[in-house]
Amino acid sequence: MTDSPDDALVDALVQTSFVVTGALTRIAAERDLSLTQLRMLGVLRDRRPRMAQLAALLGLDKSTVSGLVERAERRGLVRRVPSADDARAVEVEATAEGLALARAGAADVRSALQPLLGAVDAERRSALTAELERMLSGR
Amino acid sequence: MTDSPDDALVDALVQTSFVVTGALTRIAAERDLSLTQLRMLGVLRDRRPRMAQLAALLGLDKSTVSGLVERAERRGLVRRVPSADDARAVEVEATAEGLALARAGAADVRSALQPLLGAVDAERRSALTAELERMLSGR
DNA sequence: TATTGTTATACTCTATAACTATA
DNA sequence: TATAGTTATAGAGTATAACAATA
Repeated sequence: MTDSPDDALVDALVQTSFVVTGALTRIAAERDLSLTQLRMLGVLRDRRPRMAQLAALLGLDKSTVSGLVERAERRGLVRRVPSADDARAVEVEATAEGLALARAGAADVRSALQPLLGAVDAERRSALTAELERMLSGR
Repeated sequence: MTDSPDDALVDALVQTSFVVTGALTRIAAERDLSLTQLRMLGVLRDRRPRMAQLAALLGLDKSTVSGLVERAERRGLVRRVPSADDARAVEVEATAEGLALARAGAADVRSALQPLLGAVDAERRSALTAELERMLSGR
């Protein structure tokens, strides 16, 4: 329960998450977005989900997503499109401006994390990537 | 700007952060805490900072931390202690209950992330840990 | 004057419960 | 009846600006 080598890995994962999340939050704020709004735009880069699907993708309640979409729509970043298949359903898509913001944000993230990557030897980065991807796939 | 191997590492870091943050948020919620409150208790496990120091440690504005401490104090998790050195300053310390919650939360985090760790071969975990730690130190 | 912390204000994020419309 | 989405409500988290007390 106390000090196994695994605990060091857990600590490293948690600290890494705080650092990355902090960078993401700062980047979003620089473009007047919350982290949640930036995540939503990221999701909408290559999808046009219904409200319920978007909620599931973001891990949020549908009522929360109603508000999120409402505020983003008011800013012209997303658009609600009535579903052709189901008169109850609404699809959400990014506008051109929303897409541009999503792409700019993604570029910002890459440059913001570059210094961290720099600390790892180039030859080891691919191994690190593979290990993280293996971790993510096994859940 | 587009598809270097580094981008794959950035993506893996971001996805890892979302997964870890999601687990942390769920664990905190199970004990009726926000992620921020859990982080604060984590900080207070081995420190008794002033308000301004606590704000810096959490990366938040001092006014935000006033509210955070206020709500935690109302629940009996932390305590405000006037500084002996400076009559303007206030030190924040966890109560026994707050400490217990912090320890329980840390244990929950370890077990919640265990399945992720399991996806990485035991021999490689130490290398992964070392690389993440190197990344964190170089910022 | 500068620093420490609090308060007033305003907004976003979040979930729960109740609701409307459609299936 | 069940599902998709919205709305009302309530509370937490967050920053900015203005403030009081102390240094």
